[in-house]
Amino acid sequence: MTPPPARKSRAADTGLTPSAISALAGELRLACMRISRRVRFESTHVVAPHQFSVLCRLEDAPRTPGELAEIEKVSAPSMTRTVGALVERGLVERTDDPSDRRQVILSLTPDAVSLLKEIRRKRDAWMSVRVSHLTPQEQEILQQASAILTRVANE
Amino acid sequence: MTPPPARKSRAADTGLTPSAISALAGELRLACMRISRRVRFESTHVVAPHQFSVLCRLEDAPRTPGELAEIEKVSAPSMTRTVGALVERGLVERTDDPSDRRQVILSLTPDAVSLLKEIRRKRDAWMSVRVSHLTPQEQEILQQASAILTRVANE
DNA sequence: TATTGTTATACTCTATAACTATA
DNA sequence: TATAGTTATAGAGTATAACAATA
Repeated sequence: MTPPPARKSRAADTGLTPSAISALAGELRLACMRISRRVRFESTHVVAPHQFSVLCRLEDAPRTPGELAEIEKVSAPSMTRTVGALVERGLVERTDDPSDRRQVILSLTPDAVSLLKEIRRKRDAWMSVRVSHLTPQEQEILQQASAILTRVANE
Repeated sequence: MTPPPARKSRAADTGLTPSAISALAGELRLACMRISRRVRFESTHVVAPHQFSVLCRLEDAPRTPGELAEIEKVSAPSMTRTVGALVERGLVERTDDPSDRRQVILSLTPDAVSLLKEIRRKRDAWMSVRVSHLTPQEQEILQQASAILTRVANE
């Protein structure tokens, strides 16, 4: 869903001063990066970051090695290796493309699906514990902020 | 305008339901990780992530290789190598510890100090642009949220 | 001939084990 | 003998270049 555009910068009237915006941006960025880092550290390291990323891409839709390499901004040989490791671990499946036999279709195995679910559960758990320890007022603020941050992250 | 995202009304002193907390935590975590990723991609890759991390530690205070290895959770030989590269690039300086000649004190050079400043400036710029495009009301919410998130990230 | 994917080779970051020098 | 740091060697991930199969 596309929420009403908040693209107009009418900050000149009632918003923050440029230096206040700069300070806020710096603080927010740092907080996000620290939380991100903590979450990554907490959650189990059953798959390496680059492998996890590839699994997430394949969760959206089956893809070819070439597509994955482009999306992940790595070379084709590198993706060949990464995919090879995932296939060996039984997390990714290779299928020949019947329409173009040069291509290979990669998809997740059921094991990978449940592994992703489990990793996300652990990551959310870390955050959940911390959110639950906040006051109702703070939770209220974060709920409003969450929608804004999500929009910022995706734009 | 504050987009009212189907938010359940709650009793003032009870806070969110467990499932609402879980949903909020998941959304917040994801937003933070995406923003973190975007920021890292945007900012120049003049130093590798592990090198940047070490430089930040040394910014707080001069340290020994052993301390750095423990803080960064890498092996001592690995830290020797990382530090070696930084010394070669003129970003870190070695000094013998006069009280215990087995130890080495590592500290930042002036070049490193200005490099860190420049990297942060670029990272903040990415976030600043996005914050400045929000409405004053949204900026207000983020300002309150920022303090809470910072506390969560550091606890 | 162009494209998809793999193999060949090299470089970097990481780790464990062995070594040097101080304490 | 124990500790701080380095070197030796090996295991992954990444890259570029060369190759095989298919279009």
